[in-house]
This record gives sequence, structure tokens and C-alpha cells, in this order.
Amino acid sequence: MVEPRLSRGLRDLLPDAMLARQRMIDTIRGVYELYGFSPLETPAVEYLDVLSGSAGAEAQGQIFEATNPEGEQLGLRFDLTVPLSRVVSQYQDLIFPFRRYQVSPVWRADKPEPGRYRQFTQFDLDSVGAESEVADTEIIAAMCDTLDALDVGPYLVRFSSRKILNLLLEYAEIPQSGGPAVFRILDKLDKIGLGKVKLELTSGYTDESGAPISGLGLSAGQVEKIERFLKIKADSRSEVLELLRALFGGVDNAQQEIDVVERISSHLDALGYESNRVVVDLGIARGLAYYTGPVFEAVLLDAQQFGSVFAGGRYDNLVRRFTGRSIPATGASIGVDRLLAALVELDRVEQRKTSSQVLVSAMDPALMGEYLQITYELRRAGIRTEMHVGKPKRLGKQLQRADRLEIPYVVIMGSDEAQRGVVTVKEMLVGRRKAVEVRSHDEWKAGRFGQQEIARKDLAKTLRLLLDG
RNA sequence: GCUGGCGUAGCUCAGUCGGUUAGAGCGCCUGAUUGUGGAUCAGGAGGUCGGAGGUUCGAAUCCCCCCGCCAGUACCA
Repeated sequence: MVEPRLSRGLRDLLPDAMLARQRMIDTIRGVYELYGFSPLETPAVEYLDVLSGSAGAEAQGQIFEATNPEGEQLGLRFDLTVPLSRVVSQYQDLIFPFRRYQVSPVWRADKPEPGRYRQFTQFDLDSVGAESEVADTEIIAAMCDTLDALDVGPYLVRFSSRKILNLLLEYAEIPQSGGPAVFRILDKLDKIGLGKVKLELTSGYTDESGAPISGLGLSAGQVEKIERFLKIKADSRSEVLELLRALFGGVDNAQQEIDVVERISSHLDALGYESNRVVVDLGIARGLAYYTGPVFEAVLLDAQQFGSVFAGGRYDNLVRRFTGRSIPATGASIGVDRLLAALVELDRVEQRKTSSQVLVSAMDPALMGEYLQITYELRRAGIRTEMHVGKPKRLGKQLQRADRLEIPYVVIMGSDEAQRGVVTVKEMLVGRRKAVEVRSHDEWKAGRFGQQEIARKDLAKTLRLLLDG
């Protein structure tokens, strides 16, 4: 015997999880198609060198490796952006800008943690070949429209630009090569607070568990400049940008880079995406390794512990390793599993165990054909219907199934109903509500809760009304 | 990766000075009720005590190694 089991970090998505998830994916797809993006699918497995070159040394350990029968080294994709850059490099006769969406699982050999799995699904939206910040604007607007369509409650999209962070390095007189280390610390601002960020930028400290955190060794003057940058806050995007212009007054090229962000902001203003949901937040850093321009991320304000559920940015250099030249690209990615987990936590998704709306029960073997007729009549009327497919046995078992699967209606027809040309429709919820007050089983059985008899010919019409009502 | 805690039935757990046949609650199955899902009652199934090795007349219990899970911490293109 083999023990049925999954390797760590992997999980099954049972029907109740899948129903909510598929509804979510359908909603997102609807918004992306409204924007005129087109679908793309790529294989889960790629050549290892196609995957690994872009990611830097630390990514290597996170790739699940595989081989094919020819003995070639392959790996499972760890994001959808690298396969996209392969595709746009490989099919140069695509019509650019290539605007695509893709929803697919990706694999990372990380240590699994709550809400974090080794296989998870991303839903990406990207424009490849568009240099203009209009493309970035569209991505941010699509993020808002998607979150609205998903009815996630209050959220905030924050954006900034990787180039502004590079200007910060210049302003604080930190060599560009020190950028990643500095940004990684700034990225923790929300989590650990300004005090610890400053310590980590300078001398380091020892945390509560006694673990030493080493510092970067920046000078007090440098840290003060960084702090001044981080403290830029204002009610509107344009005020933030004005303060930034003032702070970076003496930095070369600063005004042009700020102009880019300003143009995105004013496009968003013109479209009605205002500072109540899209803000310029200079503290956001994002993944950093391949972003070259604007970066964005969205958080749900009532579920901030889930972090950013939707994030992205501009990455103009990613295809260079395939083609030798840069193609501008910008996009964003939804962590489908993380966002769904947040919505479940917020009780903002309907959780069902089946899509069935009606169960047609079967009691009398002689009426099997009739049960099938009823079932298909309902299906052809667009009502999601299942029929009792086992032996026609105890009605109680069949009602129990409807109860457990939360199927709202059961159609009951025995020989007496059949003779009279009627069927019984039972609304399960009524009995479920009554159950708390009913004491004796006889009373429960005799109650026939939520049942009504209707003419056989009116069945589909009646159920349609009940379901729509 | 590091530190600590924990692994006993589908789930939550009890059971260690080593001692007969490893228990409970919930859940599941069957019946009371072959036309009524809740409740109740009766009966039943379900265990390599995480795995391998060791000590012992005897190990769920003690020792060693490994694996897994949980919490914190680090990392996360």
C-alpha cells in the first residue's frame, strides 16, 4: 500500500476552494479582457538556463529542477514574467505592443509557511513594447478596476518609481551598487518601523530573540537624508511630488524622473483614480531585481497582514538576455491564492461546496425515466441540476446529501405525485432554520418543511422564479 | 537556514516512576425510520502510537539518528 500524501508545500484545492477561486479568476479575466488584453499560455517546464539566468544567484535554489528523457536540464517556472520575455523574444513577429494576460501556477522551492505554498497561482497582466507611461497608467487603473470588480472592500494602490530610489542613492551619496541592500531595508519600514530601519542602515542591533542584525554602516548624515525622504507625506499625489522636487532640487536628472511619475498621476486624476485609492508612496521598493521604472502594489486595508496582493512595475531590460536589446515592458501580478485567502478572512467570498442548485431525488425505480426527464428539462432551462445517481433508496440519504452540499432545492416525486401530475419542491433552508426548535423526530418528519406541490409542467418555471427571487 | 516546541483513530486530544488486549469526545457507517436532511437511542468500522535502530523479560513511555508539523527569526528575483 502507498500512503496517499503530498510533498510539503503542496496542497489540493477541493471543490469548495475551487468554486470561489474560479469565480475570482473569471472576474479578473473579465476586467483584463475589457482592457483588450489577450490570453497566453506557456508550459510549466522550461529549460533551466532560460529560467535561471535572469534571476540572480539567490533564485537558483528556489527553482524546482527536472529533466526530460533526453537528459536535458529543465525547471518549473517560478513566475510568469520570465516565460513572457522568452515568448516575446522567440516570436518577434508578434504585434507589439504585446498586451497579454496569463493565469497559471508557478513553483518556488521556498520553505512553506502559513498561506505560502510551493505551488501557487499568479494572474499576470503585462504590456510589452510600450515605452510610454500611459502603459503604466493602464496597469494601475486595471488594478483598481479589478479590485473593485472583486468587491474587496477598501484598498490602496501605492506607487513610486525605482528611478526615484536611485535618485535617493545619489542624494544620500550612496554608490548605486549599494542600492539593493538599502532598498531591502527600506522595504521593511512598515514591518519594523523607522527606528530599527535607521539602526539597520548604520550600526545594526540585536533583536528580541537575541539574533544579531548587522548594519550597513551608513553615516549619520546619509541616514538623515534617507529619513527626510521617507518622511515625505501629503494628502495628495501632487503634493508628495512637489515636496520630492524640493528635496531633490540639487540632484541631476531628478526633475525629469519626477515628471514621469507626475504624468502617471495626472492621467490617473483625469480618469477618476484619485488619492483616496491610489497614492504616491516613496517607501515602496518591490522586488527590485528587474524593475527599472514605476513600481506599484496594492494592499487591502482591512487585511494588511496579507501584504501586497497585487503588485508590479516596469522592467525594460528583461528581454535583453534573450535578444541583446531592451524592449520596454510593464505589468502587474495578482497572487491569486493570497488574495483569495485575504477575502476568505474578510468573509467577502461566497463559499459553496457544489454549484448544484437542484437535486432531483429518486425513490421509485419505475420512475427512473421520469426523473431523468425532469433533470434534463431543468438543465435545458439553465438550472444547475444533479440527479440522485445511485440506487433509488432512502429519501433521507438523498436529503442528507443536499443538506451537506448545501444544495438549495430538492425535487421529490413518488408514485402518488406522479399519478396526480405534480411534483414536490423542497427548499432546504426552511428546514435548516426550523431544526433548532423541533424536538421530536416525528414532528421533524411530519413538518415537511419548506415543501410545496406544483404542477409537473410548471416545474422549471417555478424553480427559475425561486432561484431568481 | 537558525532557535524552540510538538508528532497517539478522519479531527481534537488523554495515556510516561516502562507492565495484560492503547482510550475518550467529535466525525463516519448501519439500524430504530425501505417518503424526509436536524435531534435522540442502539450497534459498528477505523491505529505500523511519525520512521529506522538501540536498552529491556517487556517500550506509545527511556536513549540515538532521521522525517514531518507548529511558533519565532532570516531570506524571498
